[in-house]
Amino acid sequence: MAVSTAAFNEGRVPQRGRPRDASRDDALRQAALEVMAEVGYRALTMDAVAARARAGKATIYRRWESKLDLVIDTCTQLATQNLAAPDTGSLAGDLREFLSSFAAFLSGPIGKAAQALVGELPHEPELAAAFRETFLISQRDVLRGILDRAAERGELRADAPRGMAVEIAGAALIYRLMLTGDPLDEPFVEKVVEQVLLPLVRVS
Amino acid sequence: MAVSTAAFNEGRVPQRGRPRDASRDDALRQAALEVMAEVGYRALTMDAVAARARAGKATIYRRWESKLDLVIDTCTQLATQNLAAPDTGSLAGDLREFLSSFAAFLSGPIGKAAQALVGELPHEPELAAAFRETFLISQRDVLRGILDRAAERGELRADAPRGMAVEIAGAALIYRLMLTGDPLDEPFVEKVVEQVLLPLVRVS
Amino acid sequence: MAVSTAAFNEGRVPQRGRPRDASRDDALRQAALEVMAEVGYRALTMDAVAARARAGKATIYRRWESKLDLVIDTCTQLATQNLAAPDTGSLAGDLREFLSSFAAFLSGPIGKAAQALVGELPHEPELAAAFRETFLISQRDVLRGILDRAAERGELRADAPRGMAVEIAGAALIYRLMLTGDPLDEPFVEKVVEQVLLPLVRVS
Amino acid sequence: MAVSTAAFNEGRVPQRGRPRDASRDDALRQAALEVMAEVGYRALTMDAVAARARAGKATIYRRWESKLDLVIDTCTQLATQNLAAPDTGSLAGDLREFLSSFAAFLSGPIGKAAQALVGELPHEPELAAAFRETFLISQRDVLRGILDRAAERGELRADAPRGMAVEIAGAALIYRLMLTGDPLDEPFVEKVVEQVLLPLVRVS
DNA sequence: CGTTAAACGAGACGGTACGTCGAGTCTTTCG
DNA sequence: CGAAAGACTCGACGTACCGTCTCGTTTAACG
Repeated sequence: MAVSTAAFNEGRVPQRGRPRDASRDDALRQAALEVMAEVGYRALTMDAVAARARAGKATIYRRWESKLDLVIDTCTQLATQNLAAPDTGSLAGDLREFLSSFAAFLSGPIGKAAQALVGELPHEPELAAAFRETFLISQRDVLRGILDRAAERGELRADAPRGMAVEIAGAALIYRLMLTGDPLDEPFVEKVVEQVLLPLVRVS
Repeated sequence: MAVSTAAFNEGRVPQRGRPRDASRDDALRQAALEVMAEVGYRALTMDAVAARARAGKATIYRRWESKLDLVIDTCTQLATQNLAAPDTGSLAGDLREFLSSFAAFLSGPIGKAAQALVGELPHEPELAAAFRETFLISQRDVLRGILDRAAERGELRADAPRGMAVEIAGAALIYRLMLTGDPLDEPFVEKVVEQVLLPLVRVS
Repeated sequence: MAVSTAAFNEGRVPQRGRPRDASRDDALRQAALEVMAEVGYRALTMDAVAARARAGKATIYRRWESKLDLVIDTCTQLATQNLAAPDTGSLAGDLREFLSSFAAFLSGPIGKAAQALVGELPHEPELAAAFRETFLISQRDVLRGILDRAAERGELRADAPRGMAVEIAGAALIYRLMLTGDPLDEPFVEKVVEQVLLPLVRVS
Repeated sequence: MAVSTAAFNEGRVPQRGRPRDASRDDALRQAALEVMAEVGYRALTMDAVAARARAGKATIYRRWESKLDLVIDTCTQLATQNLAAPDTGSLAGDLREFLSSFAAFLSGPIGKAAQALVGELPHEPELAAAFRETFLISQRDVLRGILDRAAERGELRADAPRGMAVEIAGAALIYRLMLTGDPLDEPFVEKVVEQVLLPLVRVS
């Protein structure tokens, strides 16, 4: 399986020949992201990505196995840098801060790219796994942590359906992003937190 | 713009020449649905659809402008027959019944097809409009009706966020279907109704 | 086998329903000839012929089996009216007159049409037979008659190779028409008669 | 304009990218010749040629602009290797030898291919030029050379119509080949030489 | 510091599907 | 029933993109 340069170089101490140019990875990912943002996943062609990065197609295929692989990696790369766990000291504050930053993140090109991938999930198990790991699990874990810390502080009811709350939080954002197309703005996040999430789990 | 036979014939009173064979529409839609269920949207080819329906490709392109157009119409055709408004006499009953049938509907081939289309929405405004009309608005209206009737019966709090409840109901199902891949089964529907929707809007 | 109207009506005494409109034959042949002269045989389409004659394609196929059949018939129709045997009283005069009129005939649209058909002869036995009957045999017979009458008048050598003379006469014209593209004008005909044909067969 | 590899590579000293595989030219020409011999020009499809040569269609279109272009080039390639000027020391011998070998050449697949092209000449000036250069001029020049050498040896009459003799020689063969379909055998060549060409130009 | 081997840009390669068009057939309405 | 209209199946067209391959060139690490 092809892998991008960072993983490729790992543990390859005595390399002979010209080493891979790590800067091509970024150029290609950048090109892929731009093309995807412009024309979508389906209309993205490897030739277009190669041309935009002034690279040969072989240079792409040396690093990624397929269009899908390239796109996944491109998104993942960006996604994993954007999910910091907030700590404002209160459940409401943590939720607002995290969902706001997640909403902003999804509203950018990554969100569009993610949407473009959704249609491929049922027929691409590897993609599905990577996608869920990147876009779902990590976000879910942060939310779960927020709730757990709130529970320690005594902010949650004993029988609060934490799993459901996490799922609903993600669903609300994704649904807007991908299905209705309505904006993921501050008022919406506020309403989700106030009207749905807090009543769902909070004491009294 | 190409249109399928029903719309094409409308208002064409004294048609000259051989009329379009309306039965070809169904055969082609059926073939498209089968192929899509087997190989997914991306791998669906017009040649495959034509061959399965024993039709010429021109016959397809006479009715639909593109693969996307064909798939949209195929899904819409089936979708619009499946969203009956229940009336059990209670909010909980209505929600359970409707969400159960909607979940069953989405778990079939239509759900897969719908998912395949999501990735195309941002770059296909016409598709987006048709998709939302078919999959979102009609479902939203039924849910809205359920809540309104519950309100008349006095089952809802005065300040119940009905719009948000409707959105969350749809989001919960779609999120599972398309993103997490978890099953849309009865227990899940039950939990959504009991833990999320009813607390959100019901009195006391 | 489809046949054009004249042959079709023959022996159809008590015909039922609307009789075939014989004028459509001519209109279609005329259209075919025009289209062929404009774009050649290969680029001639049945739709174009039908459109030019303001006829339906079925009307064509009711009379001719195929594009080839239509074109053959069109040419034959015109060809059979143009090969009158001359009688000037002398071999030289007869040859000049006949070859001149044949050259003029070939220089018109029929010549172009005939050329268009040549490429089809090896793979279309029926066409080949019809073509030879129309364009070769009838012309050959007239030439043969001219030589025979000259022989009766004592203008030919006893051992004159009449068959070869006939073949050379046709070949000379056809070769120019179809291969070299040089003009089939009076000086050329004159040279063929004076320099080739007369020396070949004439006494002294 | 697309051109086959030899012409393409000429003057492309510092070629970028993978060079064209010249052996594909031959494979494709061979395939084209075979298909043409089997089914004729009209029924020859690019798909069939590509399949037989195990090539992609793009590989064909990269080298030749069209079916016609491919066929012309295929024939030209073969034609230019087959017209050696004989030198038996006598006019009769030279004529017999050359016309025999030319007749044999035309009786093979090239003759069929040439015939297939004749119908296209009026509407394809480039083809016409190439065709005449290959099939007419070169053959005409050889014949002209034979006559000129015979003249130097004093075998020709002073006023012998050499141009006409050359034309008649070509016409006699082509006419049989393409129009009458009669065989181009030795007896025929012999008769053309003895009965027509020699009397036309030889002394006494 | 020259050799060497892999990475690089470029683009040809065998394939597959595209959307269009023409051939010949079939099915309507109208006369 | 004939004729015009045009939808039908079938199959070839020429193009575009896929993922692979071969070129000539570049670039480090090795010797």
